Amino acid sequence: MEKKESVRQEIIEAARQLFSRYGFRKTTMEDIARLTHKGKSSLYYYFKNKEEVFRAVIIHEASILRKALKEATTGISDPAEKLEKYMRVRMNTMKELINYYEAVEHEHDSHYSFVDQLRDQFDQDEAQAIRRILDEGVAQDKFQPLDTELAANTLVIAMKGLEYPLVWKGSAQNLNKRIQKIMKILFYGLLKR
Amino acid sequence: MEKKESVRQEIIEAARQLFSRYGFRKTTMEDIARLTHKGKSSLYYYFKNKEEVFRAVIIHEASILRKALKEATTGISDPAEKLEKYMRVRMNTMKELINYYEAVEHEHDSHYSFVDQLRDQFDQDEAQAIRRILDEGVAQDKFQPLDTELAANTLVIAMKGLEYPLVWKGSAQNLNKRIQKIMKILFYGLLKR
DNA sequence: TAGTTTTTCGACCATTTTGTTAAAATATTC
DNA sequence: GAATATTTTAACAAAATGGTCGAAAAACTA
Repeated sequence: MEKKESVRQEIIEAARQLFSRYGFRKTTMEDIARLTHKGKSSLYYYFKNKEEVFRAVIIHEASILRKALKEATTGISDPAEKLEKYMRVRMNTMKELINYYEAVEHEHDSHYSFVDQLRDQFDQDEAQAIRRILDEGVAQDKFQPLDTELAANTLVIAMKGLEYPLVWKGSAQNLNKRIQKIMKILFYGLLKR
Repeated sequence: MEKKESVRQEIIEAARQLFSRYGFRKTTMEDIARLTHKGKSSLYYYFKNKEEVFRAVIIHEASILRKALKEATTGISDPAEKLEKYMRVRMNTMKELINYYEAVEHEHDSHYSFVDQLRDQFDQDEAQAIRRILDEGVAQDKFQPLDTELAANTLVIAMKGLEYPLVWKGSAQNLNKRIQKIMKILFYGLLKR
C-alpha cells in the first residue's frame, strides 16, 4: 500500500516536468509514460485520467508554495515586514507555477474548469493567510484598525493583478519594483504615525 | 514579389520560436498560423509543407551560425587563436540550435531524412572552413606541415563528439574545459617548437 | 471602374495521434 | 498455489493534425 503512493509521486514528478515545459495540451499520456518507464495504460492504474494527473501536479505545486510561504514568514515578528516578505516570496515562487495557469488559461472554451476551482480555493486560503497577518498587525497596534477581511481580499486581488502581466513579461526587476511601490503605498496608509 | 519574401521571413521567425520551444513534433501548423495571425491554410501559400518550414528554419539558423563564426574569427590573424575562437563560438552557438537536432534526432524511423542531409552539408562546409584556417597556419609557418584535409575532418568529428553529450547535459562549464583540453592537445602536437 | 493577379481563409478529407477501457498476462505476497 | 497487485496488450472512439481546393477578399493594373 506504500508502494502505490510512491509510484504516484514519481508520476506526478514526471508530469510536473512535462507540463511545465509543454503545457497541458501538448503533454501526452505517452510522454508521461515514457518518462516513467511505464506503459501508457499503466498510468490509469494510478490516476483516473489525464486531468487527474494534472490536478495532482497542481495541488502538489500549491502545497509547495504554501510551505515556502510559511517557511519564509515564520521567523518574522513584525507584521509589516512579514507582509512584505510574504508578497515577495509569493510572487517569485508563483513565477515558476505560471506555466500551469498559462497552459490551461488558453483553453477558454469550457469555462469554470477544475483549474478555476482550484484557483478560487487557493485565493481563499491566501486571503485568510494575509488576514491573519493583518490581524496581527492590528493586535500589535502597528496597523490602523481596519476591516481586515476586506483589506485581505483587496491585497489578493492586487497580487492577482500583478500576476497576469507576469505571463507576458518575465521581467523580475520590474516586478520587484512594482511590489515595492505597492507596499510603500500600502504601508504609508496603513502604519500608525 | 518583395512582400512574399518578407512574409516568408515572418513565418520562419514564428516557426523558429515554436520549434525551439516545443520541437518539431509538438509544433503544429496551427500554432505557427496563430502566432503569425494567419489562417492555417495561408501557410501553404508560402511553404509546401511542414517539413519545408522546418527546413527553412534550420537553414536560417545555420546561416546565422556561419555569420557568427565569420564575425568572431575575422579580426584574428593568429591561426591558433582563430581556431580556438572558432571552436568556442561554434560550440556555444550550437548549444542553442541543439533543440532542432534533438527534436528530429528522436525520430529515427525513416533514416537519412532531410535533416541528416543538411547536417552533412553543414559538416562539409565546416570542414572546409577549418581547413582554411589550418592552411593559413601552415602557410604562416606556425603549424607543422600536415594533411589539412584530414586534420580538418578529424576536428569536425571531434566537435561532433562534443556536441552529443550537450544534448543530455547543458553543462557549459564542463564543455569549455573539454574544449580547452582538446585545444591544448591539438596545439602541442600542432605548434612548431 | 473593370479586370487581373496575389493573398487569405473556411470547409473539408485522410490519416495519425491520443485518451481511455477491458481483458489478458505477469509479478508479488500470503 | 490462491489471492492480490501491477503491467502489458489490444482495441477503439474521439480528437487533432497535415494537407487540399475553391472561393472570397485584397491589392494591383489599366
